[in-house]
Parts: sequence; C-alpha cells; structure tokens
Amino acid sequence: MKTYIKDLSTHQDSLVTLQGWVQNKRESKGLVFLIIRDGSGFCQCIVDLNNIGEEQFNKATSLGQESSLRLTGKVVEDTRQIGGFEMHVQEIDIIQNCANYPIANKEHGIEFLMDQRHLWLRSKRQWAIMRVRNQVIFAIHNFFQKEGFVQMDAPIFTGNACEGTTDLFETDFYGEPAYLSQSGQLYGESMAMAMGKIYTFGPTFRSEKSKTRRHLSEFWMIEPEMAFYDIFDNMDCIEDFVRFVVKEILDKCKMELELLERDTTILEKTVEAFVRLTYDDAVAIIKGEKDVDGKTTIAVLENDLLETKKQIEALKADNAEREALIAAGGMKKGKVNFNLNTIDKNKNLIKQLEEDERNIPQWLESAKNFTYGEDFGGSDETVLTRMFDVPVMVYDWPHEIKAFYLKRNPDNPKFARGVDMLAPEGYGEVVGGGERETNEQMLIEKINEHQLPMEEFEWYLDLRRFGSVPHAGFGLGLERLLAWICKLPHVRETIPFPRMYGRLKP
RNA sequence: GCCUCAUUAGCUCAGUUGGUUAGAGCGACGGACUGUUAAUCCGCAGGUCCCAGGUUCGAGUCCUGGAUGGGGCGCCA
Repeated sequence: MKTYIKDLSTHQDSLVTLQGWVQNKRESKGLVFLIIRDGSGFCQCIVDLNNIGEEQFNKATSLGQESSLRLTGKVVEDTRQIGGFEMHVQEIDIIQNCANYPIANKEHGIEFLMDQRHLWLRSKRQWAIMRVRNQVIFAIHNFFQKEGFVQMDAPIFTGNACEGTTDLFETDFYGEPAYLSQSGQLYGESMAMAMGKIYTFGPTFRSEKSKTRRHLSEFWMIEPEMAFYDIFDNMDCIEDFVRFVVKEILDKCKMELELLERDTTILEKTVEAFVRLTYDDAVAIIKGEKDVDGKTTIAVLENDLLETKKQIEALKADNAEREALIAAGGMKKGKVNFNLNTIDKNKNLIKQLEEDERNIPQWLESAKNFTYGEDFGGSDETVLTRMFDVPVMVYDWPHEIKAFYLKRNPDNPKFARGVDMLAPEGYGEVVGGGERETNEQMLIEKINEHQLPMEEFEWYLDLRRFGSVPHAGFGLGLERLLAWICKLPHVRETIPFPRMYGRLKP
C-alpha cells in the first residue's frame, strides 16, 4: 500500500514512505527543508544531520528543484504547515537528481509559462486548477446521470457546417473535405428522440482568429438535449445544472479554491434565483434606459472607470514610496528584494488596470450606442452582467440574428426562443441554447434563408417528419465555466494543453 | 481582418533629451549559517538590447517596414 500526502493525517507518529518530487528546498546549517509534492498534495520534509548521518544528509543538500525521490520518515503534527503535518526524514532514496529546472519560484510572463506548459502543470496554481477541472467534469456527469440523462458521443468528423456562421477546421476524409465538429447539437437532437434526455461531452473546434481571454480553438462542450422541454423548462435545467456544479466545487474543492485565493462570495450566491431577462429588457438595461436597483449601466461603468483610475494612482503612489525607501538606504537586503518584487507586481497590475481604463470607455460607448436588433458583443455582456451578482439568462432574441434551428415565440414570431446564460464578474456567455423549431416548413425556410446546403440537412428534417415533439437544449463551455469558478484571467489556464490562435505547442 | 500596447541576461524588469565600458533583483553555481515558510548573508558567472533598413559624428533610445507576444473589437461556448 502506497502512502500519499493527502492521507498523512491518518499516519500520525508512524513511519511511512512518500514518493514524489522536490518542489522547493530551504537550507540551514545541519538542516534541510524539502517541500515535496506527490500529486495528492504538498508536504514539508525535514532532514536533520544529527538524525540521519552525513552521507544521507549530503544527498539532501545536493537535490535540485523537481528531483524525484522516495523519502521514509516519521509523520509529525505541525500546525504551521499547510496540511498540518510534516515528515522527519530517516532515509532518502534519490530516483533522479536534476538541475536547472526552468520555472523558478517567482513571477513569470505568460509566454514563457505557456512554452513550459508541460512543466508548468506541476506548479501549485495549475495543480489546483486541474483538480477543479476534474471535479467539475465529475459533477457534470453526476448531475445528468442522477437526472436520468443518457450520455452520448457525437461525431467529430462532420460533413456539414451546423450553423454555417463560424470558421471550421477542414481535414481530408479519404479525399472528401470533412470538418472538425463545432457542435454535436443536431446529433444530440436525434438521440434525444431515442432516449428522451441526453447529453454530449466532447471536444469542439472553432477556427476563429480570436485573441481574447475567452476563446480557444479547441475546447470541451457539454450539450444536453431534452424531449418535451420548452424554453422555460430549459432555463430551469440550466439553472439547476449550474447551481449543482458550483455547489459541488464549493463543497469538494475548498483547498483548491483557497490556494487560488478565490473569494467564494459570488459563487455562494448561486443558491439564489438566477436573473431572467427578455432580449428587450436586457437591451433597455444595456443602453441605460432602464435601471437595476436604482442604478443604470452608465452610472455603474462611469463609477468603475473612476475606481480604476483611483487604483492606478494608489498603486503608483505605493511604488514611488517603496522606491524612495529603497533609495534612502539602510534597508536590509531581504526587505529590498521584497519591495522590488512588489513593485514589479504592482507594475503588472497597473498595466492590467490601464487596459481596463482604455476599454471601459469603449464598452460604455458601445453600450450607449447599442442598436436594437443586434446580437450582444463581449462588451455588452460585460456591461449587463456588471449589474447583477448572480448569472443572467437572456431569452427571446430577434430571430434574424440567431441560429436557423431555434423555435419562434408562438405569441410573437419576431423572437426566437434562444437563451444565453451570462456568468457574473465579467465572464460573459457560458451557456447558449434554446427551444428547437419543430415545424418542417419553418426549418426549410430558415435553411434557405441562411443559404445552407439542404441535402446536408435531409436527415435532420426527418426528425420533424417522424414523431416531432417540442424539445430544447443548450451548450455549456467547460473552460469558460472553469475560468469563472476559479476566477482566472484567461481560459487558457483551464485546459492542460491549450490550442488557440498562435499556440499549437507543446 | 481591424485597433492598441509591448519585445534589453535563463526569468522579472530599470535604462534620463540620442553620448564613454548596458544595470538591478531572482534563478543557477561556490561558500556561510541548527526551525526555515519565495529563508537569510557573502561571492561568482551570465548580453545578437526581436529582425532588416534609415536618420545622425554617434542609436538600446528617433523614423520606416517586418516578426513574435499581450489585450480589445468582430465571431462565439
């Protein structure tokens, strides 16, 4: 039976062997502190010259960062440590002693870290994110399985463009052009007619040359499809689903969220009802014509801009103060280093804030000038979600701007029964879905309107010819949900090896 | 595709109006120190200033073009 760091509390005062890697090392005369990670957690292991002898001790001092080893020693309680326990080492068995590990225990730039992604995954933050990802995936399956959904796999090679709007990756399928799937939805609809309720969970490919914090070329999408569901049943499902996943993470990833320094206040708010707005109401709020709790978007954003400016000033003043203190001299070297590092950190923060400072007026402008009838842009989503601290669902969109397969509102055919769920804190669209058109003639008209190749959709039209029923579904972007749950600045950190515009390696 | 900001040591960054031999910290390496939490202290090594042109007596610094990266828009999950 192997022992893992996460289980150390059950081995108090007994002798165990850990297998892992040296995450960091601190040395003192006759003492070496090894921070060991084994995948399950982190543990400080103490090597004491007096207890272990010179030969074993020299092994410890020679270890480079990320060397692999086995350590045998006694598990001792120590409240100062993260897990509450440390190991007093009795024997060191080096598997590989290595030197010059490229990632240091300090601030690095994103390009450098992305080039080192295969090693970066070992770092604490990345380790925490990947564990949350694992738990989110598990929670998603749990939710649908307990609700009686059947998981299905949609094909990845497709012959048609499902929505025809976004760019597809083309490949060669035995001499025929084939495209990598950008959605499994149409296949999901077929399966829902066989199983009642289904969900897909698979990779999705979009060849959009988007350089933003919310886009990947390859990402994972969950697409449930439910027979006999209308738009409102669909929104209930989205809400229950997102609430369940967030609750699971709050319960099971406490340590990871703490490591990520995630303030969970907003996540805890998901127990409350999500906001539901029609497109018309959402537009009125975005344009500042309608207020939320007495505040308009314009007032909130102008305040945001003011706050941003204040923060920049405060950081600059803080840096000037630190620089003056260093220049005055007499400061201990360790303190100087700490201050220099803080100055660098502050500078990075200032850069980000200055980007916001440039962007907020653009968003405000775009919100004020929003043209009724158009789709929301990234800035409109940001402006809208800024008004609420729970997820916002916007439904009943002008049918012209939405996908061909969405059902019209029977009371007002101007609107299609699509729904988008926008996450709070500026994360924007995480879910897109809606009730599907059931009428064959309406679908044919829409396919022609969108100039899509009718022959590619014959099989899809069959679903309306043989036992057509009301049905609805949605697609959730795993990485966007994760970025919000972990409050990460970019989706690229939520997937082990991101594929995006300009990034194919490692 | 468009807009914007950036590129100086392995990493994170300074570099004044264009002026002698381009600096600091971290990391690495060598040494000191018996409880450290990114330990600390001393020493040492480390440079194609992104590339190509141009202006100039003189360019890391100014100009033009290009490459790469960050962010935003469009598009989307």
